Amino acid sequence: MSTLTELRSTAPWLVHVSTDIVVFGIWQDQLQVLLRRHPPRAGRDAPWALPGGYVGPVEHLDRSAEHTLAQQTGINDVYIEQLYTFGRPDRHPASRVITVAYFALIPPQRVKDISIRPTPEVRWYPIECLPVLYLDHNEIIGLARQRLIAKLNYSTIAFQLLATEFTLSELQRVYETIMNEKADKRNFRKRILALECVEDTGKKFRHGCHRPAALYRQKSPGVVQYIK
Amino acid sequence: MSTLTELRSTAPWLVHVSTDIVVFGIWQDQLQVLLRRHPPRAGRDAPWALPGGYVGPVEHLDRSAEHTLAQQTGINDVYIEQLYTFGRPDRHPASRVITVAYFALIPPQRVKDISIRPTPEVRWYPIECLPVLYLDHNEIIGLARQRLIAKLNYSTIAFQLLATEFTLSELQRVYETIMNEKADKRNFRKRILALECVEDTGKKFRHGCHRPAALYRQKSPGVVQYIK
DNA sequence: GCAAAAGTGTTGGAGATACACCCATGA
DNA sequence: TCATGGGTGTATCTCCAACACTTTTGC
Repeated sequence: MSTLTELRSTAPWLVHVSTDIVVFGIWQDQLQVLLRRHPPRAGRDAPWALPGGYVGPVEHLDRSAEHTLAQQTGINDVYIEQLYTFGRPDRHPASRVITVAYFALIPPQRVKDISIRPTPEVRWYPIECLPVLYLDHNEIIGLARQRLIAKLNYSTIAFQLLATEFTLSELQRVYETIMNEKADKRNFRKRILALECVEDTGKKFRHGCHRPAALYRQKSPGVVQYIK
Repeated sequence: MSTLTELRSTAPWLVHVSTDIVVFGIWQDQLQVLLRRHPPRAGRDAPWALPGGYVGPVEHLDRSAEHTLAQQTGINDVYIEQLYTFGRPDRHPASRVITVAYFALIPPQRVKDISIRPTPEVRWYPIECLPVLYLDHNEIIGLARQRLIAKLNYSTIAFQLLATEFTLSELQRVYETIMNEKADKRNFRKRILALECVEDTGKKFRHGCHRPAALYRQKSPGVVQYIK
């Protein structure tokens, strides 16, 4: 048995644990990821990174992710779920840092708030044009994207990327943007309505010089259910 | 901003990180979980727990899980994947311990090896009759079981619970045992053969006073592929 | 010959796909 | 009146579920 094994089994080593959050939003028909400078206030030489920070001593992991997100980006009270834990021993140059990655989904209004007033510290990047990020954050985003695509097909997670009231065309654009392929309008609407998880609000959404669209809402707002 | 927040964001707190492994095997047509006494050699008063231990200072999380499993149970070189990270601040009474849970699947011969020679330290329990376990280990097993059931339906993970050569009836029993429902023999075989991931070895398996069964093998042994 | 598991096809229904035109509005 | 996106139905196909009898072997 190796010395390393002995160490591992007998000594409870202490390590740093962080959470990093992949925040997705849709803006201008592109899937966007929210990035921040790391470290903050280091200016243009600092690499872009995922929002994230160390887990506090008596803080639940989920709370840490939510709290860090709120603190660094002002975003709170959104859909967030644990993604995967990354623990390559050499992933951080200075010390052993294991990170529990999360992903979050943001409705358009809040995407817009940041998008129209980007700061030098925090901004959206289209997922297709990400810069080289801090540590393994590109890898984390890749996995989050895979998970998001998978969940579109077996859950009602897409509603988390829309306002509480939305048109079916907006919903379809969410699917098309993430899956990166066009869907048939009639079949798409049939499929969504067959889920019986949305209802017509009776309201109309006027948007341009064409027929206004019916506004729908989730029957159980905020609930992500598994389908099929 | 709370004091807690200040602490979290400014001080990289050190915590203990462990891995715990939910080992599944099928034995006597029951889904079984491998448990060990915690702490070892503490006798009958010690609670049963998942195999698991602290992550070493320069050890990859995945390696830690594999290594711990080998050390505590003698099992190595099996299918293992990361499940979820549990981080309630009060989950461990003595100190802050975050655990990265894994699950592993074991072929029947190796289940048998342990099953016919259980020790006071390590043994299988049918998932339907688990004792109350150490910390949140019952919860971890519950999640692992959910994941296993889900993956049966969109991947070829079931083969990991069989020897390299197996009969289609054995495969069907794996599905039935885990899903806890009977399947139609003809439909099951059609479905598996349609995947085109198994091939007839030409060999027969004689087992009782009845017609011998054809032995199949995976076309890509050991590979778990996603289907549908 | 009998008990026990292996092996094998067909049919009907549900759900998915393909496909094209009219509607309501603002300019 | 025209440009723009909203809204609708049908025919076909594919996949899944239901279902029962013959085969091969050991005893």
